[in-house]
Amino acid sequence: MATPTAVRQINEARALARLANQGPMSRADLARDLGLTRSTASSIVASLLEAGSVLETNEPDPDRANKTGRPAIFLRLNPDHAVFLGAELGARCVRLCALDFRGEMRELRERHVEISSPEPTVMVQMLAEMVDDFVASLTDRSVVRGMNVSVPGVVNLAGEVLRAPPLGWKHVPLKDMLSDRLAPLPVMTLMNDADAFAAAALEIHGGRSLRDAVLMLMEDGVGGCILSDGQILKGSQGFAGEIGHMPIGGTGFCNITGIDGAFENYTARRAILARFREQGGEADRLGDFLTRLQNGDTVALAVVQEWAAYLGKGMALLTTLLNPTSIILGGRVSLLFPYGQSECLASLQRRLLPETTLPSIELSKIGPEGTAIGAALMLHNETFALP
Amino acid sequence: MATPTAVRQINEARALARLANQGPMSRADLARDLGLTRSTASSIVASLLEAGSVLETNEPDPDRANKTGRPAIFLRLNPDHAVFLGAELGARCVRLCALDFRGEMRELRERHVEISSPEPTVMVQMLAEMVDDFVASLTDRSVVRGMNVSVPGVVNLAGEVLRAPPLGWKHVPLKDMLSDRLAPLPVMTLMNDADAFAAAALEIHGGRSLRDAVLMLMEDGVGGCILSDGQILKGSQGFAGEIGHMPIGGTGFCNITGIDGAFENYTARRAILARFREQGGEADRLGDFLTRLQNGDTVALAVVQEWAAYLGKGMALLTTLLNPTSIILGGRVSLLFPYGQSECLASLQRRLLPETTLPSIELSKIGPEGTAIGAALMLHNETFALP
DNA sequence: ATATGTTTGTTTGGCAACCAAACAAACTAT
DNA sequence: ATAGTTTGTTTGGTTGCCAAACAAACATAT
Repeated sequence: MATPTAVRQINEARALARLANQGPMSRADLARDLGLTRSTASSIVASLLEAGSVLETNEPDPDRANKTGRPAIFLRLNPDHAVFLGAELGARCVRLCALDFRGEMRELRERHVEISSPEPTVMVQMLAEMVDDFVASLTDRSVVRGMNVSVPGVVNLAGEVLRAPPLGWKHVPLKDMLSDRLAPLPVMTLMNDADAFAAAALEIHGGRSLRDAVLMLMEDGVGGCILSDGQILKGSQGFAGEIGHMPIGGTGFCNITGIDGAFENYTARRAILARFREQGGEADRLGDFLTRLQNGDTVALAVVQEWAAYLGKGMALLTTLLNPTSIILGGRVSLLFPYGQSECLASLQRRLLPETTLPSIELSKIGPEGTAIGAALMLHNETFALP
Repeated sequence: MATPTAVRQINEARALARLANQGPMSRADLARDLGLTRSTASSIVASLLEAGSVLETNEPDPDRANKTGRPAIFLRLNPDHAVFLGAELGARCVRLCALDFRGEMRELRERHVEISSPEPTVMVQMLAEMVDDFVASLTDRSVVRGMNVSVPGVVNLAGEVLRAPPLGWKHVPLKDMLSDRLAPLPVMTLMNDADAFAAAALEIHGGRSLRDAVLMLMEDGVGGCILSDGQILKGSQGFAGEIGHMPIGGTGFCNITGIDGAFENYTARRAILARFREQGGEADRLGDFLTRLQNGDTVALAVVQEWAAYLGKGMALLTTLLNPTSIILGGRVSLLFPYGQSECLASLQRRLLPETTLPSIELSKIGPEGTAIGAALMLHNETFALP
C-alpha cells in the first residue's frame, strides 16, 4: 500500500542495495547517495543494525589522505545475515550453490546422476539430501531464505515442468514435490536452465547496466533468455525466450524437438555432429569435433561455416525483434564460435537494415556451474530489489 | 525520492487512476478501493478538487435501490482539466486527435498530403497549422498537456526518424523540428506508427488486462508492436518490434526493405499484389484483389493461402519467442485474414510444440484513425500511471 | 410522527517518517 | 592552542496516514 511506513521500507531497501552494490560506506555517504539528510540516514542505519543485516566495521578509511574532519564509521552488509540457495537438476549431475548475504559464493556441491531418464522422485530425493546436508552444516539454519531450482526444459508459471527432454520428463509438478519434501524451507521459483544461466552470465557481462540482451545456452539443445529493460521476458505462461524452438526455415540438420527447421536443429550439439557425419566426418562427441577443427579439418571447418551462417540468421531475427545491446553465447557449443565468427557476423549483417547497429556478440565467461549460481543469484537480487 | 509527500503523490495518482478506470464513485468507495481510511480519502479528494482535476456530481446514485444510509456524493474526472494531442504523419494524410482528461475523443482532424515524398519541413508546417487551429479554438489553451507524434518508419529514442520509406525520409531530427515550431507546447514522444496504433487497438482488445500481446499493422509494409508485461518493448535504441523486417527465409514475393525474405516481403500489400500478378492475376490495388476474392477467383484464393502460410510462420516465431496471449491484426491487409484463417492456424500450429497453447488471433476493430488516437492515448495513459 | 439503524463524510488526536538546524565529537592544518 | 571540517546525534516542526468519535442524510420499523 501507500503508507508512511512504506516510505521507510523503500528507504531501507535502497540503503541495502547501495551497500550491496558499492561496498562499505558511511552514514553520511548513504545520506548523500539516497538524497536524504544525515539524521534520516542515521535512523535507517539504526534499524538495519538492529535487524542484523548491516555491521559497523572498525577498519579505517582506506584512502584517508588529505581528508579533514571527523573520520567516518564504515558500514557493510553482514555476510551471515542470510543464505540463498540455487540448484540445477541436470541430466548429468545435480548442483547446489549457496550464496551469502553479499552474494558471495559460500558453497558449490555437485552429485553425478548415474541413470538416464531418472524418475522425478529420485532427483527430488538427491537434491533434498544435498540441501539437508548443507543446512545441517550451518550454525544457524534460520538464515536460509529459500531456494530457486532450474531444469533443462519448459516450465510454466505454476512450477510444473511441461517437458524436459534431457531428463525424459513430461508434466511433472516439480515445485510442489520439492516444497513438500523440503518444508519448511521455501522453494521459491522453478525456472528454465537458460534463465538461471543468464542471471549468472549477465552479472559478469555488465550487471545491472545491461538492460536489453539475449542469452543463448547452447548444449544438446539451445535454450534462451531474453532480457528486456532489465527484466527477464516471461510471456503469458512463462514460455517466452525458447530461442531453440524458433522455426527459421528448411528442415535442419537433425530433428531434436519435432519442429522442422527449428533453430536448434541447425545449431545445437546434435545438429553439428549430425551434419559433420553426413559430410563424411567422424565425431561422436563435441570434443572430437573441436579437435578436428583445431587440426584444420576442412570438412569440420565447412560445417562450422554452415553452423555460423544459421547462427547469424537466428541472431538477425532476435536483433530485428528485440534490438538488444548484446547477445551472449554460453554452453559448450559456443566454443565453436571463434571458428565461424566472420561468417556469423556476415550472415547477421546482411539480414539487417544498414541503419541498425549490430549487437555486440560475447562469449560467456562462466562455466557449467553458472546455472546453479544464477538460480541463487536471482533469489539474492530479488531481496535487494525495491518492494 | 522517498519522502512523505511522495506517498501523497502516489495516492493522488492512484485515486485518479481509479476514477479514470471505474467511472464515478464516492469518497468511501475510493477509500475501500485504495485501502485507505475515509478520512484520508476525503483529504486526497479535497486536494484533487482544489487542483480542478476532479468534480463533485449532482447526479443521484443510479442503482440506489435497497440502499440504506446517507447517499454518497459522486466524484468524477473533470473532462476539461487537460487535453492530450496525438498526431499521425502519413504518406497520404496528416491526422490530429485530441482527447480530454477522461480519454474521450474531442476532435479528430485530417488533411490530405498532395505530394509524394514531401519535405519534412512541409509536413511539420502542415501539422503545426492544424495544432495552432485547434488550440485557438480552446477557451483555455493552458490545458493542453502535450503531443505525441507517429511516423511510418524507424525512430530512435532521441526522436530522430532514421528511415520512413513511405515518406522518403532518412535521418530527420523530427522531434526537435516539431518542438521548435510548436513551442511552448511540448512534443513528448516521437514514435513508430505501429506502436501508436497498438495503443489504440489494445485499449479495445482488453485494455490493461492484456499484458502480453503482439500487434501487426499490415499496410504497404508490416509494422509491429510487442507488448510484454504491459509495457511496449523498446529495445536498447528503440528499434524493437520491427516484425516486418524479420528474416523468415527464402526470397519473398517482392523486396520492400532490401532484406531478402523479410516477413513483410511475403505478407504486406505489395507482396500480395506482386504474387497475384506473377500468377497471372490482375489487381492494382488491394480493393481489386479483395473483390476477386469475394467473387471466388481461384488464383486469388491460392495466393491468399500462400500469404496465410507465411503469416502463420511469422506468428510461430513470435509465439515461440514471446508467448503472447493474443496476436492482433490491424491495417487493411488484415481484411484478407478470414479467407486464409485455417491455413494460417495450421501453419502456426505445426511449428509449435504441442504443449504450447495457441495465442488468440484477433482482427483489430479500429480503423486508420487508430494511429493518431493511439498516440494521444499513450500520453493520456502516462499521466494516469504511478509516478 | 418518532425512533432506530446504516452509510457517508468530517473532525480530532496520535503516530511515523521525513527535514532543517543546531550541537557534540573527532579529526587535520596552521 | 586555535580554527576549520566532516561526521553523527539531537531537537523541533511538517506532512500524511490511521483510529475513533461525530454529524449528516437517508431508509425502515413501530
